[in-house]
Amino acid sequence: MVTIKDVARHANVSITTVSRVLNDTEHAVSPETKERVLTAIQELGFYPNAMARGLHLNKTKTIGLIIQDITNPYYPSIVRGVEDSAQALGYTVILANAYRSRERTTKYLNVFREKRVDGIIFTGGGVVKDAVEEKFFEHTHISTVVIGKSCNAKLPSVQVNNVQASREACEYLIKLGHRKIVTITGPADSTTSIDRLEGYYQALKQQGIEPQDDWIIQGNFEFESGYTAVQKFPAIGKGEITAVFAHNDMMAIGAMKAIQEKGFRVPEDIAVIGFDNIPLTSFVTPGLSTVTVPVYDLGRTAMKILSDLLSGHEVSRITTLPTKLTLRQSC
Amino acid sequence: MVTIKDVARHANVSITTVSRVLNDTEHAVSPETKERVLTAIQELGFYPNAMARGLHLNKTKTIGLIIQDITNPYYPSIVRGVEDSAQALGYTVILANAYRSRERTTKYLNVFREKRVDGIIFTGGGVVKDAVEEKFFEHTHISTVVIGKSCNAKLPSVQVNNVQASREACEYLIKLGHRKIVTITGPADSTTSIDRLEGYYQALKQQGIEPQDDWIIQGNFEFESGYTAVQKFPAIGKGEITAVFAHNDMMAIGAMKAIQEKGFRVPEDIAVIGFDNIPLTSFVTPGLSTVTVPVYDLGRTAMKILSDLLSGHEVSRITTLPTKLTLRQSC
DNA sequence: CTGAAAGCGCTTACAG
DNA sequence: CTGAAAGCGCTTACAG
Repeated sequence: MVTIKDVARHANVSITTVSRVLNDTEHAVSPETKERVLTAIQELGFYPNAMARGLHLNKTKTIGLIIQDITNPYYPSIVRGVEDSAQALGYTVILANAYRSRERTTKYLNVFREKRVDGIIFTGGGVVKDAVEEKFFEHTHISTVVIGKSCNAKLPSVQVNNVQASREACEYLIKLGHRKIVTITGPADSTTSIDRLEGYYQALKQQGIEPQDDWIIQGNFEFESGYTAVQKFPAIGKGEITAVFAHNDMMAIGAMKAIQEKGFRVPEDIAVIGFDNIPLTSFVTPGLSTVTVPVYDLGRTAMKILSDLLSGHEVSRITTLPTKLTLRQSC
Repeated sequence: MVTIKDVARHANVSITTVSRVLNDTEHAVSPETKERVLTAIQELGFYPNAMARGLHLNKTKTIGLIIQDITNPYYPSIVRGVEDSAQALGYTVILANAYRSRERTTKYLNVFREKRVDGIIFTGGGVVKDAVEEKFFEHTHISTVVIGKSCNAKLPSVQVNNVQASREACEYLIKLGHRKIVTITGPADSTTSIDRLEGYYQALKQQGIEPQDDWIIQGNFEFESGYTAVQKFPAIGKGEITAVFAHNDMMAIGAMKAIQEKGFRVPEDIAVIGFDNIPLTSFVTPGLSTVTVPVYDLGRTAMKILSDLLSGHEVSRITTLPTKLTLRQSC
């Protein structure tokens, strides 16, 4: 590998001077010298060693991104948002799939420390009292931005208002005339699902509807759980339940499939609404109505905030991005 | 940040000794000393600086992964395969979305050089005569593995046999009794699509079917192009064409939608088969029959080969992974 | 405008 | 078994 020394020798200057033209500092360099150095760099094909540079400057221009699973259709847009923004701001991103595993999260967090990433973006860990990460983020001083609800009160976060969005979705169902609405939740410890359930309660109660216990069915955010939730629910098909509100799209799509297999029509017999607006929603039949979460912007904004943080700017504790109802054919 | 010096002072040894226990070298260290150092590391919360380490060892344990667009459903599994494997092998991965842009590719390649990644995995650049990358990979000495067809004869690659897989898919259609089969291709310069077209030709000719010129419709791998391909094709619906073979799933799904909108049934009136087996295929109605490309394994294997390469092992120039026909309801 | 030298935090050959 | 010192490839305060 060609080093700054080689360039210096080739251009007949000191490495100090090479470094100066490399970094385009204020420190003046005569035009001729600069020219000479530049051509030397060209001719030798010199690319400065970022490690040597980082060692001195104490920064890597690299950030760590922790997501849970890239094959979950919710994440690709987040990753794209983060990466696009990072690229524009001069950062590079290390991707980490944590698979909701505490062990893997810890492992990656440690790798991030050793690699001295400038900052971390953390998403999908919105699980109540997750001690490991909390401890990490308290003891370490790596700037971190959370996408979603932050488990740690001190970390800035970018999120949507799940309670409100969920309430609006359910209000819409009620406005359509539905009064017996089943909801399929995520895992019990998902803060996201807890909020979405709260919105469901608010909407029903506000309209004087008392939700029955068995209208709340626990799922786990996967297709399968939406499918079985409907399959095992006797009231669906007896004309009692007329609508299903799933806490994410995958479960909503699973529910639609089960409904159709039971011989009912969506939305005529049973209306369905989901949450997130993953790409899949527009390809299923009927198209799934859902709450659009601005995932790309969530990623983009998180990176922007992280960058501000790293530049020493003031940053708001919570940034809330708007959701909107996207209506297709399922309700 | 606590450094090796702090640990050394705290444990009352030299940094040499700390380094030794850190790296668990052969060089003997007395058990008591080792113990003392270990507790010092614990107590101080020391994480060795990977940059300092890398500067000396001349390796980063980091690899660069170039894909085209993470929101394209083909990529998440590849990325997951690469990352899982990287993690297991002690590597960290920098993700780069190149968006098929030459400029962005070059930019990232240069970042990779400056960061001194140990290796690169390159995918989705299977475009005929792509000079930039070729030049890069010839002039630089960064080990690189290509997923898909390699534009550079010297780079090891992991791929599937698109010609054969495509031929098998078409033979299957023919076996079902279809003789007039339309194919929707990718962009004209896509090596992948060129191979899949070749397989199509081989299957038809082998059965004595002379493909008509207008049976080959150019698409661009996007949903939309599959949709319009069918929409604008007059023969579909006149009972002439009975099957469609799309060069990827997104186009197949677009085609199905257009067929259904024209009032025909899949597969009764027109059979459809796709390629790749992206997750979407099992959620559309009818489920899409397709050629399964082992994307996760493609990623995993590429990383394994890269790792072998970096360890100085011999590595085969081309690794071909098997595809298989996955039949659902669309044909 | 230019350069010699110290230092960033490690590893390792060398000496003892 | 232990440590002093050189060196990895940069940046920057200091001197001229």
